Amino acid sequence: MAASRIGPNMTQIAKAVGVSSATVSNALSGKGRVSADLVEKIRATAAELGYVPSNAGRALRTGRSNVLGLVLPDISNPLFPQIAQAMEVAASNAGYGVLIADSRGDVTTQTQAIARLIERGVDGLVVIPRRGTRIGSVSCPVAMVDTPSTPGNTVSADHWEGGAEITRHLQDLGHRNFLFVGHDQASNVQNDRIGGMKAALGSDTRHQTIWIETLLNAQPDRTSLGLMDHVKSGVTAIAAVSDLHALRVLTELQTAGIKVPQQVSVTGFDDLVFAPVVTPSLTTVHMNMTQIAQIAIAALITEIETPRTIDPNIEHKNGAAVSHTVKADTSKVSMELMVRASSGPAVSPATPSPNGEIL
Amino acid sequence: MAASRIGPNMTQIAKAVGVSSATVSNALSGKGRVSADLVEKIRATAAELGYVPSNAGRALRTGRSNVLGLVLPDISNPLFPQIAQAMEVAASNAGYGVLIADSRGDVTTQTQAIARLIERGVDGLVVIPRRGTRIGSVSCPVAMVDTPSTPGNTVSADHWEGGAEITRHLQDLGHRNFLFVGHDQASNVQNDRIGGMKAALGSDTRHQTIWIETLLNAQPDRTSLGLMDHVKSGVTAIAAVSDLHALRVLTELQTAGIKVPQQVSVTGFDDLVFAPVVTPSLTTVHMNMTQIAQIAIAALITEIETPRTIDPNIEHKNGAAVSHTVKADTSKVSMELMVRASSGPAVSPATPSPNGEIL
DNA sequence: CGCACTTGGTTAATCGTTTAATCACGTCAT
DNA sequence: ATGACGTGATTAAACGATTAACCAAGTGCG
Repeated sequence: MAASRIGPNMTQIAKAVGVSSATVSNALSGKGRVSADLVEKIRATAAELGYVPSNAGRALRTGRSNVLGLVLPDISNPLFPQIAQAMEVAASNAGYGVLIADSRGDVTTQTQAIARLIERGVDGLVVIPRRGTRIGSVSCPVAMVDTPSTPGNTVSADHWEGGAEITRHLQDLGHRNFLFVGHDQASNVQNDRIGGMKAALGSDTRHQTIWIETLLNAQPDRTSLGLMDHVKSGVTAIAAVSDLHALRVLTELQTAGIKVPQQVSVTGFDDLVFAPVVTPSLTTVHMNMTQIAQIAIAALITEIETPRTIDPNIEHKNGAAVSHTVKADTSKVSMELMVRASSGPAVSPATPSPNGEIL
Repeated sequence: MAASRIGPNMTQIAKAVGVSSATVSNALSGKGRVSADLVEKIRATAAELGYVPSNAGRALRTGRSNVLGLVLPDISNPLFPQIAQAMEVAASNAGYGVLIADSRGDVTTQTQAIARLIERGVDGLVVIPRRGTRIGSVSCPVAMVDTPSTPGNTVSADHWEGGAEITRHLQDLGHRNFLFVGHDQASNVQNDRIGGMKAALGSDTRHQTIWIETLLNAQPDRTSLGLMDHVKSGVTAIAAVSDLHALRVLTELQTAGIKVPQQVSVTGFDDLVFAPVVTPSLTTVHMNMTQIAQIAIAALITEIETPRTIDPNIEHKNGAAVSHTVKADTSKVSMELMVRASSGPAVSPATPSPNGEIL
């Protein structure tokens, strides 16, 4: 608390104004009964002296740290910047700080990281789960941000509907033969996205799905996804569950001489930073992280700041409360389709266009 | 401090063992004089009762929060996940937590974010500066992680040498006509990288440099970087200051029908998550963030934990100490060249190869 | 006029940890 | 034997903010 060692405390303000420190506290917090002009005078001298409240003192007395923990299991997630920023903004607007914890995807490290956050006295946890994440018994409220189909999910983008929008868009362009590209078959998010894609398909369409991880497990040293085979068999639209995989698809097709979108349309998900600047710019689905963060943080803080006498929802084990995830009014935030240059009208698979005819 | 409300405190341990709370404190911290067997007994009962120390109580008494602030001005930085993870690991190994602050690239928001961190009582700050970042007067030590040529830099990768490695690699492959692609001419990091690239060039080479931001300012709605003109004029190697821009270059060339690396080699910087999975996989330069983070955090913590009576390096202004950046023993961490598929032997520019001849 | 009530403020205890000051008690040297 | 000293533990005072309990004085009303 370097700042506090230097700056003045309430007692000094009290002395300067000529009142008790309790009155200063009441005036600044607006809680007790203090006359208006005295409040004014206290505020003024506090500002003049450059008073900054000591978080430690307040935390000790109130039992709350005004800090939330952000748990990111999969650090390599390219969405992390967006998530972290949105959470930090939402939290700091509500007067909370954000302590980060991540653990190279490892589950035990993960548990330790959460324990560290708890020991640091966070008032709540925002958890972005990935495969295998299990939140054990923690003694503070938890907001889970994943996908609506995840049990205990607090809020998230509507991945299912986002997937549906993608295939509707592609069908409107005339596409009838789809290839869906996923990475990890165990991921709830990816399953929701592909589920939505499939659900919006008309009856006159064909589709296949490939999972990159499965392919890699079978042949660990492969670099190609074997997309050409699918293109030759008539696929005209390839929809990936992430921009990262869409990029992989795009570059593989381009290297093989396939024109995008003239011969094959490619779409992604997440609107990552590179999506608008690659050639052709990537049609994708954007998630409103700001809104998701606001909802998650709001739900969490409501739970934190609601005075609890005895909460029947919390089971006690060894005297400590076990994990309880909070729920929000809105749990689905709609995603926004970003139509760019990588998706275009379907060509008839029967009459493949000569190379570069259109461009 | 949800955890502390539930769990036992030192007084309860003291009561259980039959000693004073001061003895418990001494036993657990190993500081005072306590007999060995008593230490053992206290440790045991503390563990048995599930004691976890209250950070608030400790912070209040010691004046230190054991929390560091991580300041990321440019949140869209795709390197952020790596940075955040490395910092968190290094900090938590040293017993510190990491509080994040970012500010949509805005300088005033940035200042507020730093102020919030200070008010939360962080013991130190790690700052990753970007254009325009100025650290005003802060009352705690600051570690600056940018590039060696930045004044006040604490530690960073050796961007200059990384750039040199790139051009040496390309020259070894026979390239003699280079195009360097930067984004922001005001960036120290980018200037160092391009500076290193140029410095390693032999006298028999030609090179030009383009800046994306400058191009965009001139024609805000342009999508192409006009690379074809350069290729036609004989450029065989295009080196970008970031994988993001290398990706832009790569896809633009591919769309135009240029084969990479058969006709033109492309290199990036940073080894971002997509670098290994695009086709062709991207030759780039990897920075050892883990090591950088360790050095930065170590320097910061040394400064924090060194007892200071009067520090002559700190000037005082209005009673508050002004910013003082710490310095580390090692300030340059070497970068590692990652040779992948996007760079290959140069073809003679005089005899352009027919499309697709090689592949 | 006196009682209840409101307003505006103070006192003092409290959160949990650390640490300087102190103390009790053997031991050792003189 | 006694003063000096080392050892092992205790006491009590902080750190800074919050808040329940209390009090003084003014106001309204029967």
